[in-house]
Amino acid sequence: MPFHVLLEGMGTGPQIPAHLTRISISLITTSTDLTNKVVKGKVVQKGPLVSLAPDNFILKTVIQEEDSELNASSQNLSINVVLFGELAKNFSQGVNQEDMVVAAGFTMSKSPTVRKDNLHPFNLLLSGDDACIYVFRPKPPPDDRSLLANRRSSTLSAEVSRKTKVPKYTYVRLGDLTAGSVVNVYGVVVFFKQPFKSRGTDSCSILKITDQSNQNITCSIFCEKLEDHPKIFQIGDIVRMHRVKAQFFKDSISLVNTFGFSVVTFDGTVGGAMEPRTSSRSFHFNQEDRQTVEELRSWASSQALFPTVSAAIHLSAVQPKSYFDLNCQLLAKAPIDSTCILLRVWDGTRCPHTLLKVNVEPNVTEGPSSFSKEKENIIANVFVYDNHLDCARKLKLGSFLRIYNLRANPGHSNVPGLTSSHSVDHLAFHLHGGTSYGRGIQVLPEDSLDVQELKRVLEAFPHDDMNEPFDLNDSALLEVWSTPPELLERGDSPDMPLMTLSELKQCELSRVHHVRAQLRSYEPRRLHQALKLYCSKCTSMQEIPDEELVAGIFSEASSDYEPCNAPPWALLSAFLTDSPVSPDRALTLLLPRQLMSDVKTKGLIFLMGTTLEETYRLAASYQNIVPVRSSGREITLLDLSAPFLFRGRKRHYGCKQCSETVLRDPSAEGVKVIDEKVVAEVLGVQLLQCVLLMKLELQDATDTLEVFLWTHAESFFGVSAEDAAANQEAQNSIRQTMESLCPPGGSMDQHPWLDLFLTAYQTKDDVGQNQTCYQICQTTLIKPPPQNRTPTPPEPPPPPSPGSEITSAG
DNA sequence: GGTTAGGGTTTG
Repeated sequence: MPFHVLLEGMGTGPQIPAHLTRISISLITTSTDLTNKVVKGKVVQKGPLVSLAPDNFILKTVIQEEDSELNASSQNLSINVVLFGELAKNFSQGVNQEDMVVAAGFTMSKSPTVRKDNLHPFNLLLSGDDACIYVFRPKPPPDDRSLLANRRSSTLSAEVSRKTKVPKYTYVRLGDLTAGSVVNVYGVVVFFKQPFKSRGTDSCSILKITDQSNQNITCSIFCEKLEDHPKIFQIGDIVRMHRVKAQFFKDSISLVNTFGFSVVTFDGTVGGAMEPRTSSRSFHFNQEDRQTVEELRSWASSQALFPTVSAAIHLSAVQPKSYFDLNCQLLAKAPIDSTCILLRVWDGTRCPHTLLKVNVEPNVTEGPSSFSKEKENIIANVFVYDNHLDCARKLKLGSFLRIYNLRANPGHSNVPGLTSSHSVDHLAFHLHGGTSYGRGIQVLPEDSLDVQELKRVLEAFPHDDMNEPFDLNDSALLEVWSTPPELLERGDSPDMPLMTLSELKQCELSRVHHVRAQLRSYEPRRLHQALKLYCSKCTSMQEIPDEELVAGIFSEASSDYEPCNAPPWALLSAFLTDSPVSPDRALTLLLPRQLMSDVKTKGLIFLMGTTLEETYRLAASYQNIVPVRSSGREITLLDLSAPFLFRGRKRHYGCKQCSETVLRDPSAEGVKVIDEKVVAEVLGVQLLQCVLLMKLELQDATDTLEVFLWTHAESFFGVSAEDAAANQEAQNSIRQTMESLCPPGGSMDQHPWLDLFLTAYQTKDDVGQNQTCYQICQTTLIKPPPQNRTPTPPEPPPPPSPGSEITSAG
């Protein structure tokens, strides 16, 4: 196991092996011997778990060394740690910000982000069997074993807890309940019902719990608000309830909540994360509680209390006539009649039985009224009846659900809304009325394991029109990129009529259309991934080369030095560096004679023998730097994966395919101003243009639509791609724009409505099939939308108003 | 300061 939790001050449990010795993070250099070394630090930043492929993850975190006696200096105490695979997953689940961790079995790499984040110049990499993380859990303070825990962080300082009056809770075993007493209990859930409306004022949850005393106790929980009910997702979950009253009913003891009731739920998996599920703003949770949960987990796992196979299955395993639970994503919904609503869901797997097709009027469907043929084949139609309608109506499109006790019904049944006859083995799914067998629907939290698994499977499905914004499909973008730009003509007039997204999809191509829509999601979420290099000659698009790759080209070129001759038009000036890394390296300046007079402000130098880092630093002092290398006594440009020109903070790249480089005098032929175009032309470089490329998902009342933002991206944002590549302010401006159009974590109500012009055009996919693509054009952000505005969606869309926040530049 | 429900498949 590469992941251990250590309890501070506890003599039992996993320990850090004695042969490992700790070194200070500040002492890590390339020459450090890492054998049997560990580092220790506090988690000061914890990145998200990123899925690279099914069962392959990556996670980045920053740890900071705190104890000063070990630090050789106060420099470089914070370091990026990159975790891979299972370890990344365990870390994501088991470690919180502020936790103290020890890392062992790591390797090092140069940090490509050192200039940006100012952290340690190296990264620690943790992958493979040798990699290991130990997490320290603080021991409770001796004078008060109770800690006040906040929802997100598991501990608070002892000082705070001393100031706060903390009640001490005692818990009664389920075998020791006496009628009439108000108690606190722990239990493992062996049965539960979703909250349903009672005849009184509240909703009612029914659960049955058990513990080591082997009593099964039925609990009735009445709460007005749904969020105050126990958040139970599956049998085996562990609940802790405060202030429940024991009473006799039908010869046995049962529990009912009483005044001051609160409940916290934990996952029941042995070794699972201790993430509490509760609506309480603060609750008490100490070491004893942790231990109680662990004990219940391990006791339950030894008891065969419930079926070993979960009731939740994938669509691919559904048997006709069976009842099952389904984890799925909601794609669309439509009311059928006063007792029934249709939910269209998928889990990314294909049911072996043909699924029933349902025809519903497009204008009553919420979400897309149809999907690609391939996607339609794996979408399940779920009919939801009676008491579940309330819940179904509130569900948001795109949310992840668990539907309990779904029935797979073969055949036709006289379902309203069906327009044609269906053969008997077509499966439809019914969530029948009533609450028997826990029937109901629950929205799964985004961070749950079930949702993580669903997302992995759904990401693997070929990208269609409604995937979540995780699956940046670069090859799809590339295809579009290769579309000749002349297909994208300008529109005729800015006051053309508005149309809905679903009308747009029926329209002829190569015209400009005017729509009003909200931005539902966009890709890529990281701005640097939206920056690409475009060759106007061969119309290819490429990624901006990786920092480490470029550094490698520089270091290879400088280590490969051989004496060479200066061309007649230049002066060669070589000297030895005093760099501590490689003190005897020759650093060579090649100065074009005609540009020497004012080389710093308007001139150009050729530079040989520098590292990438040194080139950056020199670029601050020289207007134009062209890195060169020696090659068989000749001087040549570097490989074109590296920038061929540094101009201040900007770097310029050339197209490998279209360039025929040659070293020539840039000052020839009376050139007055030296810029990247002049230099590229003289050196035979086909200049690559820095561009922005994003994929946006628009939504209106009728449909959703994916559109690209590229040739008009710069005018849309009012920021040049080149600036976005070179300076932080430009990047911030784009980020703020996107966040105002698509507020992170906000509901769709908070997304402003946008007036946009779109062009439609065709391109070919992998197999030569025509596909229609859309692109935003002629649209400019005219003022930054204020935060937290909640415009009402127009339905049908009204004509464009001068007050709209985004409008056409016309 | 406390009614509601008190598990055990719709009938589409």
